[in-house]
Parts: sequence; structure tokens; C-alpha cells
Amino acid sequence: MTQKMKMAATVEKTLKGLQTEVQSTNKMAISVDCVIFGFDENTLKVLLIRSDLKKYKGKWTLLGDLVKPDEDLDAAAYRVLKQRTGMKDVYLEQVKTFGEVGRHPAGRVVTVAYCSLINIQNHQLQILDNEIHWHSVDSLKDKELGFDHERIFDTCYRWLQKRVQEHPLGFNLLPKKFSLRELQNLYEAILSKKLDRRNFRKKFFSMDFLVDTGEEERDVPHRPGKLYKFDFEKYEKKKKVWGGIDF
Amino acid sequence: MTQKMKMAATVEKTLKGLQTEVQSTNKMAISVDCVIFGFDENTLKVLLIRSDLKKYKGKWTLLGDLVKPDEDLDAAAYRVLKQRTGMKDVYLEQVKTFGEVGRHPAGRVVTVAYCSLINIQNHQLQILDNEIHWHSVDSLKDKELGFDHERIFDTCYRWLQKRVQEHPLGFNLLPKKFSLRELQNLYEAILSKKLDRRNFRKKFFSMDFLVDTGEEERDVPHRPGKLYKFDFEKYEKKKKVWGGIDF
DNA sequence: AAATAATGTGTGTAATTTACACATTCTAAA
DNA sequence: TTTAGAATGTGTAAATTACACACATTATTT
Repeated sequence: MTQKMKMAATVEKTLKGLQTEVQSTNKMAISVDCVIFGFDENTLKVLLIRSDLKKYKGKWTLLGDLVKPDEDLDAAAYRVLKQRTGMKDVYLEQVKTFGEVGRHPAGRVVTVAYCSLINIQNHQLQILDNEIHWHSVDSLKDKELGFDHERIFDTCYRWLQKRVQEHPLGFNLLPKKFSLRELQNLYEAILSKKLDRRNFRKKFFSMDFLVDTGEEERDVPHRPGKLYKFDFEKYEKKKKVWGGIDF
Repeated sequence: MTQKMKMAATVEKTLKGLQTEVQSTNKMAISVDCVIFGFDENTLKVLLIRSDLKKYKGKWTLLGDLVKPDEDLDAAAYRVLKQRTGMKDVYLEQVKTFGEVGRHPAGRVVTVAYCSLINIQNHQLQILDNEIHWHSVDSLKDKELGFDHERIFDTCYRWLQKRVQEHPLGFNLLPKKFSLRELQNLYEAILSKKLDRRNFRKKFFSMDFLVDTGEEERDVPHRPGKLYKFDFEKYEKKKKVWGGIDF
């Protein structure tokens, strides 16, 4: 028996153990999986890691981890984000829970899917693990993800598409200062369709969350656009006044 | 590095995505809790059971149960419904998962909240357990629910209020044949506000899911209204054409 | 200096939502 | 039998919102 085989055997034993243990006790493993969106080069991207798990070796998967016994679900999701990207204070929201019996090869694992939006240009962003890469959302059509992560991703992506039309979440994906063209590019990328420049502008100004910084774009080969920042405080206040917009 | 350590490292890597140390303490109980809505006497109601758990003895709680090791989440929710109401083929949808560490006195229990709509007049409905009762949603304001079920209920109720404005789910709460007045009463109860009779009528007819049964109300002390039924098939077809309306 | 390619600001039209009025049909009381 | 009452059924006009589209402005590039 080679070294490698022994290791493989140990791995399988561990996985089996997990399975029997879960089944015998009526308890099960719970994980969080984060769909982490970013926006770069006018492209919507998602952060994925190459799986090491035998069955899905080499396949791309979402970033996730088991929830610890003394850890809240949200906290687990934030922990994954912090560990994997170095960022905290990021936008994060629970989307849906996936718990089909056969969804994980290691046994019963119920996973809570979270959606996260981060700014790729943020200097705090640190992707240390070289098995972790950004993938354009478009390119995922041609990739096969591990586990049921394709379905989870689809769910979260559709969730995002709907969500950004009800709440101005997109700002979480942009740098502090941005031009209206950048904002529109973002929305076009998320919604995967062209928008009318003038109506888009009108709509966002009418929301009244954009603050003119007085600055302008630089080093662009055309008339520079004004740079704006998003008034997060104003938005939070309005959200409270609106009351239960979300459920 | 010892042999054992190497193996451990491999296991760890293999379970990447899961937590580093695979131990039984990493597993927890998972339950489903169903917010079962009904509509009777022009009032929106919810089905609750008196808790027998020591800490919440006598308090009203949602209907729920632990998820079995070989049972899908949705299946568990359907099982609860069948066991508690005798009904199957009911409307059911996952809403949100609650997993705070201290939410259950018996230890770590993560619960997946489901929202269900049933027709109280349905002859299949059988509430056998005499600890289970219908409560008007309004009256819940003055009741203290067990566990964190107040929060779960609030979430599901707000979810419902938003949901019925995007999808005609209300029909699941009504008998097969109903008048437009009954339908409006239902929506007014759910949304907790008065609606204009004529605009309401216009809106629903324009949706084109109402089928005239040719029958009329009977034994009403005024001009009888026409009775309609909901075209579930047509709705399902349209939903497919719409594509990903929900996330 | 002219051509080019963005930004910035409207304006008019269609579609949807909202507000509101009147005739019809049945019950129940006089 | 007649009449008052109450709810059903059908429209129509105003107001708001979404959509389509045009033109002047400001910078860069040739």
C-alpha cells in the first residue's frame, strides 16, 4: 500500500465516520456557502475555490465551511469571508438553505447559502490561497461546479438580479468614488442587459443617494464624468422609514 | 512531520470546505418550523400548538419537528403538515433559516422556517391534537410565543405580505369557488389595509387567472356575486414563461 | 481647427396606477 | 307591492411612473 493510498483510505474512513455518526444521532453537519460577487473590468465575477474532495477533485466550488457548535450562522458566513478575503464589514445576506439528503458525498450536510458583495479594488482584499480565483459569471455557463454549487450559484445570482432592482446594493461592489457610467456598467453586468443611459441616470438621481464629490474621472480618453459616492447613512435611514420592505 | 500528522493534514485538506477537525460536536439538530396560514371569517389565521417543553410550557409555538437523517428539508416540512393537518398537496415554501446559538433551550438547533397556505374549509383538514389551535394573526400581537417563534412568524408574515403582491398565492387560502369580495377580503386581511374595490377587480381580471364558474353566491343578504375559480394550470405555465421571477 | 466620443440635460409619449361615479340586482322592511 | 338598503358590476378621467428619443457640452485626438 502506497503512502498515497493510505492517506486516501484515511480520508474515506473519515468521511464514512462522518456519515454514520450523523445518521445515528439525528444530528447533522451544517455548513455555510458564500457566493461572493465582485465587479472588475466591467465584468461581474464570483470567487471560487478548487475542491480537494475526492469526488469533486479539481472542480470549482463556492467558499464555505462547517458552522461551529457555538457559532451563529451569520457569524460563520462572516468568518468564511474574513478568512478567505481578509475583508470584514462586507455586505452579506442569507439567501436559501439547501438540505437534500444526497447533496454532499461525505454524508448529510445541510448548507445555508449566503450572498456577498465586495469591492475587488479594496486594498483590504487579500486572496492568499492560490486555489482561489475570480471567475466571470458569464464563464460559469461552461464550467461544471462541484457538489450542488451550480444550483446554489444560480439561486443566488437570480436572487441578486432581483434584489438590486429593489435595493441599491450594487454600491457594495464599487469603489468609494465612481462615475455614473461605472454604475451603469455594473447594473448592465448584473442584469445582463443594456440600459438606457439617460433613464438610468434619472432613476438613480431620483433615489437621492448619490453625493457629488466634486471630483472627476481622470485619464479617460474622453470628457471626464463626475465622481459620486453613495450615501449609505441616508439609505439606511430611508430603509427604516420604509419599514418591512424585505421580509 | 510524522506519518499521522501527514494523514491528518490530508484529511483536513480533503474536507476543505468543511471544517478542519471533523468531530461529532460539529453536528447539530435541524428542525423545520411551519407558519401555516389559514383564512376564515374574513380573518387571517395561523396554526399554533401549545408547547410542552419545560421552559416554554404553555406558550404557543409554531408547528415543527426535527429533520430526519434521511429526509429532505422540504419533505420534513410536508411531513409536519400532513401529520398536523392531514393535508397534502398544500402550498409550501422555504422562507429563511434561523440558527442562532442560543435560540433553543435544549441545545443547538438550527431551524428552517417554511410558510404554508391552506384552505381551512377543506374537508381533508383534520386537526386532531387538541393542543393545536387557530389564532388570528392580529391577536398574536398580544401573545408571547415560545422560543424565537415570534421573530420567525414576523419574518414569514412579512414575507407573505410581499409575496402575494408578486404572485397570486392567495388562492391557496380560499375554497375552490369564491367571489371577488372574498378574494378582496383575503387580500385586505393579509396586507392589513383597505383596497379599492374597482381597482382590485380590474387588477385581478387583467391577470387573467380567474375563471367564471357560471355560479353565484347563495344565501347572502344582498345581490349575489359571481363565483370564480383560479386557473392554477395557466398560472404555472405563465410562471415558466416569465422565467426566474423568484430568485 | 475639426472630428470624435463621451458626458450632461431635457421633452414627449405610452403604460400603469389611482381616484372616483353611476347603473344594476338582489334582500328585507314598510 | 313598493321602497329603501346594500352590495355587485362597469367605466372614465387624472396622476404618476416608465420608456423612447434628441441635442447641446466638454474633453481628447488627429
